[in-house]
Amino acid sequence: MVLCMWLVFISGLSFYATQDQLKKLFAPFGLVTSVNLVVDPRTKRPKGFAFVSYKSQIEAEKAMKAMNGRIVDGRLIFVEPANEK
DNA sequence: GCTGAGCGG
Repeated sequence: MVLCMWLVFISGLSFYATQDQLKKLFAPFGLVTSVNLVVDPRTKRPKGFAFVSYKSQIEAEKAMKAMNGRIVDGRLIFVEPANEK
């Protein structure tokens, strides 16, 4: 995956979490190039998971170690490497 | 205001 940024998959999120909130949560660990909260296009409701991409792998790893298994917005979240399709 | 494993567009 040399052409894509380092994608991180975040699950277990509260349905009320926002992209801006995620950005603030993951910004301290590195340079966040994009934050994407996945929403169901039909129901317009959040699916409860998101993608965050960093500029380097080290930053992504720091974020994962720091945020995985942490309580965010009252929910336990899981942060792991994403499966780029 | 409601749900709860997963890998979007």
